[in-house]
Amino acid sequence: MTKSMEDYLETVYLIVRDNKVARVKDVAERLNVKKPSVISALRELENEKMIVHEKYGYIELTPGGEREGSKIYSRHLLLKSFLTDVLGVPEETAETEACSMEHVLSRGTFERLEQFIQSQLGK
Amino acid sequence: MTKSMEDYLETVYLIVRDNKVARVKDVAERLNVKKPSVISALRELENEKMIVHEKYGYIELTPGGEREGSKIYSRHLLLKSFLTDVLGVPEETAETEACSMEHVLSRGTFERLEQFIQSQLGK
DNA sequence: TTACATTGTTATACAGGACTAACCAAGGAA
DNA sequence: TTCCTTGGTTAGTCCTGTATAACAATGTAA
Repeated sequence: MTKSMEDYLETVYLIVRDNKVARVKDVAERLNVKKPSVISALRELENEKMIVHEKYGYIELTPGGEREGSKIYSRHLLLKSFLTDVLGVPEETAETEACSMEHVLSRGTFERLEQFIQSQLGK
Repeated sequence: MTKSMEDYLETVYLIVRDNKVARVKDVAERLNVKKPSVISALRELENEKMIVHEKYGYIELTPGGEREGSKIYSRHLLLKSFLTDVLGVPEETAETEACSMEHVLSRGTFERLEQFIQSQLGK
């Protein structure tokens, strides 16, 4: 899974969470890309068994896609919390920077960061 | 400047610092890419007035390239220090993760991170 | 139930960044 | 001076991720 595919999956995950169903158009708007880009991304995610998308139908997450999406999103939240709550970075900046970082850190680093944030905020 | 170009510039900066002169081959080895990839990157960096590279000659940094390279590298060091000294991430992991992150954070975030690391380590 | 607006899809093109294959310069050993 | 090795370059290809243009399906208002 590339960074880009992770972004698409995360976005589908969030839209499904908020709206029950996700459509091509919603994903395109959230990610600021055009619909054909979404279509080709969805095709890949379907190959990876992360989503189910029947022609002209809604986009649904498989159990695996649900798990993966929530994992990516939780990393996003963790990074954002570090940026805002620990460093004091403004909300909006934190949002975009968390987006960029969420794909590049290892599992181990996330775990350490999680511990660290807890110890910091618990002070 | 794309992330990729930043990587090339940073690499040239480090090789020049260590070896006085940088060659295509050195850059290729450091970045684990092939020589033709380096050539086309150098062409772009030359367009951006970051380096001077005469055919079959050494690669040299312009004053602007020197400044930019050292800025990128200092961000790298800062992130690496955070990962190793604050989070306790192993050296090698920190190295690669710093590489990935160094291109995506804003100036403001780097400044906050710098302050934060100092306050942490000074405890 | 037709007509129009909205949404989804296909075909195609382009940019970035990498690669391989093949060829060109330059310099040292003989 | 010739030859061989090393390093540099060019040309062409591929993959990812995006876009535009054009077309197909769907649904809703009248």
